[in-house]
Amino acid sequence: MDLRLKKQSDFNEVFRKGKRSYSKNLALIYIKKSELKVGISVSKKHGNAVKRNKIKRLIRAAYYPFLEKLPNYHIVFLPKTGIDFSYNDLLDDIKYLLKKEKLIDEENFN
RNA sequence: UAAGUCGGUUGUGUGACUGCGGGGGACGGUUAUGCCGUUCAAUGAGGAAAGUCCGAGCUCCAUAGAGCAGGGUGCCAGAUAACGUCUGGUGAAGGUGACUUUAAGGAAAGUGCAACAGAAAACUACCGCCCGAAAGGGUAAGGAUGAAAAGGCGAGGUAAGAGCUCACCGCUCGGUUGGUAACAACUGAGGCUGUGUAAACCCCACCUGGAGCAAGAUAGGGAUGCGCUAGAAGAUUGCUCGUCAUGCGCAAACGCAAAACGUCGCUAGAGCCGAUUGGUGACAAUCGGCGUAGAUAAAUAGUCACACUAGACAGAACUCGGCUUAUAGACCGACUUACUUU
RNA sequence: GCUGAUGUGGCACAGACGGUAGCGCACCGCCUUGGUAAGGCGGCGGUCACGGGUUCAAGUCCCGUCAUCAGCU
Repeated sequence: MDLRLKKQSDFNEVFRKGKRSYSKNLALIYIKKSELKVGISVSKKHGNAVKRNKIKRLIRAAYYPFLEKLPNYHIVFLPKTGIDFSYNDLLDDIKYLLKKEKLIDEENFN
């Protein structure tokens, strides 16, 4: 099952209609749909291709443990610019955001 | 030992666990050479993958031809599939030297431009010098300007001067020798005249159809309507000619289909590594070995441990050959100059 | 990925053929007004995106780099 959000039109819909939530390093945008799909959008302002790829990999690795517990939403992660990212910071941010928006039940954590 | 020149290699590594991409094996499910699931062991970014500046392959443009225009290259010889690349040489410039740099054809085919200053920027003559009573004539040594001023310097010569004459240097034309050639050396003649700019137009020689994998293929039938009809139409940079009649182009009910962000193209290629031989070298030939990413919102990550020099620049997107640009360091080889010692 | 175009004062733009970089708005000072705006006069402000080359001389010609903006599925 492919859980990646791919299509330009889907991204546009999420950006236009989605609910936004912010943490220190990340923005989370989501919209309720019939299936679960997760995408990442990294701006060109983050630097060259190597740096952008690195950020995408870190985010992907960080949300992966929660993937099976998420309900049916289209979700886009949007990292902020001007920050040095690390895996642990992103993990904390994602936990905080998912809890804050009640996308995951308390008892399902850990 | 110090300072320097040139060339080459490398571009964090190791282990454990959890993951990702594409392919393969085994097993299972299913009507299926397909699809799905489980599992196993292998495999998975660069020297520049970058910029897209050249050159090729490949694909399409009904034909792919000719001429002009346009564009490119520009010392000579070679290498190469090809090139604007590379190698070896020649000339010029720089450096004590190792060595480096070099878009380096033609200005006597023609045209243009050379601001300001200066008499004059190319058929020169203001001041000056000389002859002369003057009118006028002969001159270009000296002067000032400028980036550039009419071969340079010395001697003779003269009314004053001047290649007017002579020596040396430079230039032009010719000869001999060496070299495949660019060219070099030697030598003879001419007396000297035409400054610079061709990365200004241009001339000469050679090369050149256009677009690009977002190319293109996967399917091509079609009642009927409209347009075009040989100075028309065609996705083909422009113009002319040639070529295209089982006419062409556009729209299109209907019909076909698993379907168009899919599938193929998509990775074995002028391939890489090693040795030998030929060549100054680029490179070529022969022999042996290797099987080495193929994604499509796009795969290399996370955690822990250890090592050291504490990790720079940076991510394949059809594929090669170059060029250019970015780059922390580490290592190897050849050579030069200076000093010291033998 | 491929193909093009553009970079000139703070902002929008000129600058065919190489020869002292200009215009408008903005800004500053003065005049005008009781004061402001408008108007008038004067002035400031540029490594012509960056680095090389050709030329006596480059914003202009040639080569490379960087940035920005378009188009092609």
